[in-house]
Amino acid sequence: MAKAARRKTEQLPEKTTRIQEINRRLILDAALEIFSTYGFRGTTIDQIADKAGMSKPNLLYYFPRKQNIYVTLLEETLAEWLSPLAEIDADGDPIEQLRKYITAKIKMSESHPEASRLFANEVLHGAPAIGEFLTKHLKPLVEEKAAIIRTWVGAGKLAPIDPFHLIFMIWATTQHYADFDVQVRAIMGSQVGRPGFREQTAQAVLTIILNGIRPRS
Amino acid sequence: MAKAARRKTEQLPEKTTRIQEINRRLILDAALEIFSTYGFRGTTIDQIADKAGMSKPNLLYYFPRKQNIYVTLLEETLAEWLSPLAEIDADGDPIEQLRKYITAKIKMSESHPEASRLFANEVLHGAPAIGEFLTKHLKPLVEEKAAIIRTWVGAGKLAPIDPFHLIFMIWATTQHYADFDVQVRAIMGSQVGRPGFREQTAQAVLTIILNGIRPRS
DNA sequence: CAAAAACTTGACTACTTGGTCAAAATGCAG
DNA sequence: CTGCATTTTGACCAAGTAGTCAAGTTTTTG
Repeated sequence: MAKAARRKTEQLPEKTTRIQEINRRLILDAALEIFSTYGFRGTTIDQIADKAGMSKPNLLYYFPRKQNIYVTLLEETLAEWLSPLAEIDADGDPIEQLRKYITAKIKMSESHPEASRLFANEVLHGAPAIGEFLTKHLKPLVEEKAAIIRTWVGAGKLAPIDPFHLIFMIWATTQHYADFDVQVRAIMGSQVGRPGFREQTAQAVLTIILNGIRPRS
Repeated sequence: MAKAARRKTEQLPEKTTRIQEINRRLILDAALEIFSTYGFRGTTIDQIADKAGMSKPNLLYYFPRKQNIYVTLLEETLAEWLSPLAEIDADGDPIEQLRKYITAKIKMSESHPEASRLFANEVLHGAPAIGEFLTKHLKPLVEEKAAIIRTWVGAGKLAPIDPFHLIFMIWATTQHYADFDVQVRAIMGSQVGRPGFREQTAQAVLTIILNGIRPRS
């Protein structure tokens, strides 16, 4: 995973054709499901090819290496995953901004749990494929938002809390429901599937965190 | 992982000898480090044998299947991992009890991050090896403690929060520092290694959660 | 200290799996 | 509708890996 091998000399045609677009999508969709369930090593190209409804060599025509699929998937996911954080607005009301952020993250955890798991798995294993992304893109973004939170704290609009830890706490709690889904289900049983569950979760998380950071008068 | 194969007929001697004790420990210690880093599929028996300083067939003399090592490790870990939860005392002061629990969990996350990661990886992949444990042992324990928290809420000693979600939030936040260590490091940099970091983390987590669940007068 | 039990390992097998290749099938521009 | 480019695949290969085995070495025990 660390060293990128580039053996193949053949290249896909310059212009992306209609068929390419369709098949790449088929492959990536199939791969997301499998990678997020079994991890990088636990996934075989055959599995992905099967799910995508094509032969293995055909799949390798579009993505010459297994790694390529995996990295493409992570890249595709990450941008979307981070966008709600980018939207935190220094000029908005602190509690309102954070409520919006937390709500958005819980929604994403429910609608794209595979993406969350793919990412969790990658980081859990030491982020061999996206380590660079973390320091080059995630870190500055978080620092920017941490600075905003710090001014809010300074202005007495939030209780005196460390912004990094607050952000980690939001990530941890919201993604928990996607990443540890099996555990949540094992404990809460049928409740998890029920209609209002997401709202109930959001309610609980928001209550605790927002009360936890509201300034004590 | 789903189907347990039992091919080997030979058995280890009934009585555990001194050498057995030493070597099983060596193997399990080596395996924890490797499994927690690379996952089940990503780990090879050779790697473990290497790290344990013995030949592969020798390792297989003690654990006839790779699975056996993995499952033993999970079992060993789980009991210890859950013990702080079991200690929550219905007759104690709610805030104090939860403070103690959270503190214990953060301490464990720092001292045994590999155990946390091993478990996280297993659950993330659908808990194929310990699914049964979750419903048979974890669920009742959590239900018991949830009932306690519920009486505390009923008595007005805590804000009206759902006990399950509170417990999940504690798990999520505390384990985050072990499971997502790479990410935490990428963002916070050198601070993570520094002496007081655990205390700072505990402080931040405790502040938010405990304020978040304290009853509003 | 000798025999039995426990432990250790080099060499091997069977199987999985990422990736190759050459040839066939299909799509498409003129 | 023809010829070139693109797409598809069966058959294959090499590497890696879980697990076996039989023969050796060490430890324990009577």
